[in-house]
Amino acid sequence: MAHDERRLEVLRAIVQDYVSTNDPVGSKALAERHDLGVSPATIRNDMAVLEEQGYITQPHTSAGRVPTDKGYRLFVDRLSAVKPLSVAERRAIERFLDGAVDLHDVLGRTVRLLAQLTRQVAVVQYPTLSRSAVRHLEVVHVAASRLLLVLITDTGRVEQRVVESPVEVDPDAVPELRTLLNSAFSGVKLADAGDKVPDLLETAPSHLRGLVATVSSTLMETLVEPSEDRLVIGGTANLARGSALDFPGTMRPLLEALEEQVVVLRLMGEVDPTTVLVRIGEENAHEALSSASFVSVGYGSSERALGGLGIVGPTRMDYPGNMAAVRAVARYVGHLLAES
Amino acid sequence: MAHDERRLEVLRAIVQDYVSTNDPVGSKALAERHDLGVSPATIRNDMAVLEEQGYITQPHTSAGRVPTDKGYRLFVDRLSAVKPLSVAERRAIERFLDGAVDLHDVLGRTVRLLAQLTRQVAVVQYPTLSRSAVRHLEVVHVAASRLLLVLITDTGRVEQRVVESPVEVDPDAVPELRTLLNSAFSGVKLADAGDKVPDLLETAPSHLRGLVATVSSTLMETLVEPSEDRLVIGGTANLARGSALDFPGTMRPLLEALEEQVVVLRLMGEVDPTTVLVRIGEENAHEALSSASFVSVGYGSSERALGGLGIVGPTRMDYPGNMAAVRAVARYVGHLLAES
DNA sequence: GCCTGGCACTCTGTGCGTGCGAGTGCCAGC
DNA sequence: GCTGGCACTCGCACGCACAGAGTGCCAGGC
Repeated sequence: MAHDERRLEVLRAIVQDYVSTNDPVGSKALAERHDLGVSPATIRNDMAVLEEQGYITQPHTSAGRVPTDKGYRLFVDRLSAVKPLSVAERRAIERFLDGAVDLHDVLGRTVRLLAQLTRQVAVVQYPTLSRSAVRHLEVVHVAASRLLLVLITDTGRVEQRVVESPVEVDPDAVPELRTLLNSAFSGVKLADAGDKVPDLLETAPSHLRGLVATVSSTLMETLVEPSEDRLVIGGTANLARGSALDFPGTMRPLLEALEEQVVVLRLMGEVDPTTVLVRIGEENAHEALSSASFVSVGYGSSERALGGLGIVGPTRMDYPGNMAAVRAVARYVGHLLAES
Repeated sequence: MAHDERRLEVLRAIVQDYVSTNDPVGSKALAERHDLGVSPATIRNDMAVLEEQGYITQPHTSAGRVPTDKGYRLFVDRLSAVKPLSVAERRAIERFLDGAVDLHDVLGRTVRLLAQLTRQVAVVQYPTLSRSAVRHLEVVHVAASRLLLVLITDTGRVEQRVVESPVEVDPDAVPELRTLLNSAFSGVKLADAGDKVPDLLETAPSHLRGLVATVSSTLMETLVEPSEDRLVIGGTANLARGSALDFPGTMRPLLEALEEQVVVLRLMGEVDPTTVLVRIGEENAHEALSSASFVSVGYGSSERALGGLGIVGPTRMDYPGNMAAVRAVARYVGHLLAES
């Protein structure tokens, strides 16, 4: 039906105008700026219907219309074309990320890059431990009954734990222990590491068995837990741009939620590298994020998601542009980490 | 002179009242809330002198007085007594920091604790590499001509670098290389590590010499540079509390400066563990921090500063309380890291 | 049947004048 | 050298009217 189509066209125009101007948009301005082929009066009728259907709303009687969460949702799902990145942007991504010296550096650059490209708050998750594999395990003798266990994953992540042994540890046994652990765990995914422990205990020489048990249990307890997921956050200064307009109360709860990394990590839980996930306003099911949108995607290869990254901003954001940026950065980071 | 003393007393009262109420304070309110023993009219005379001397100022003609940077400076230097922490606060510090599993965890907890105690933005610097000593060096064979070098310091910091070798590396040479490096560098401060390189090269067996040279130069180049200093930041949500009142423009430049870690690191450069450093407003010599104060102190033992930590907030802050909190936390962190 | 122009209506934001209150500076007196 | 009194200066909140934007509705035209 031509009717419905034009109505959607009106919605698209409203979203686009509102995102770029930050003013509630009225029928007259809409008719002027877009080639809808009808008069303001007709647009008004369409708007009335859109409002009744819950896609737009007016802040007060004599103001223009503003998209609702539902309106943005429809826009994202059906009305927005994927906006390809400009050549300059693509080049910026490469220039920014090449030359990183280690994982920490890669993720730090990524978060800055993403914040800069989208002008929003960027969040990047460290490669999930449980999805990573062991590249190397290092054991260092720190004190009589204290060892330092260092785990290096295939994604370049390094984690360390102090292991308290109930008995004194012979320093000379450490190299042997190291070899043993590495031959057992090297290349094994951390999620599967638990399965290797019984075998390892059985084959370990008797004088090392106690030690191996202690070390393995530390490894399992602390390193495999999902609580070990980490997050890098950047670009919070971008929140202070249109603040009063974009975030009704203050932006304080939002900043708190971001620092409370758990909140973001939970959202990240569902990412996958093939599709960009968009959560709009109330869809986030978290008070502090109820007037914010979250655009995220997984990074890594399609077979293996390593982690997620994304941006947080006002619901009034450039979805096509941000989705494109998030996806492009994730792809590049994925390649970068696959190489190393 | 009794005169001057009372005048200082008036300044102290002004600072205290202004910090707690956030309203410019007038002569009448001052006479009511403080036992100065004189009438408002007399206080007015004192205030006029204080204003002429540049310690206070009035936002507009018919408002009360507000301390200037210079006024706060005098207050901090001469008028404020060290405020001992409450028992509850001391206990909170212990409860918060005990049970940390590694350095990352310790610093993460520290920054949250500090932000919570002071209700300001907290910054904590990682132990400076150059002041740390090598606990262990680990070499992992990653690919034919690529090694991963992992440095573990005595403060528990772990850093990693990829080393590209111009020639292929024999995997069997790696354990030998590891032993060699550790015997040369173990216990050596990173600042002094450079001196050990010539010796090391001389004593190294000829078939390893090239490799040792490559690895050592990577170590020197990247790990000893001060650019490798890291920072943890937390409590930015506290900025959004009295924002409009505390930070004239917006808080955006401040957030940007904080993310630009270099700015804060430069301020941290001067810390030492024995004295709490306070920089007030314009003293910070950085645009974005010109309406903020920075309270910092070094942590570590008195012989050896490991790094710095501190808080950033509006010049209108509780200096005695914040100085006490910063110092107490630094002491505790210092002990914690000295132990491990 | 749908679109259009016209019109009355509603509402917000703004500019202006006013009164109030807080706070000051100054002066004369103790 | 302190104090009470007094005139003065502003900023701020309030009330009010007005202009402008935007809407909904209706009658007429294609």
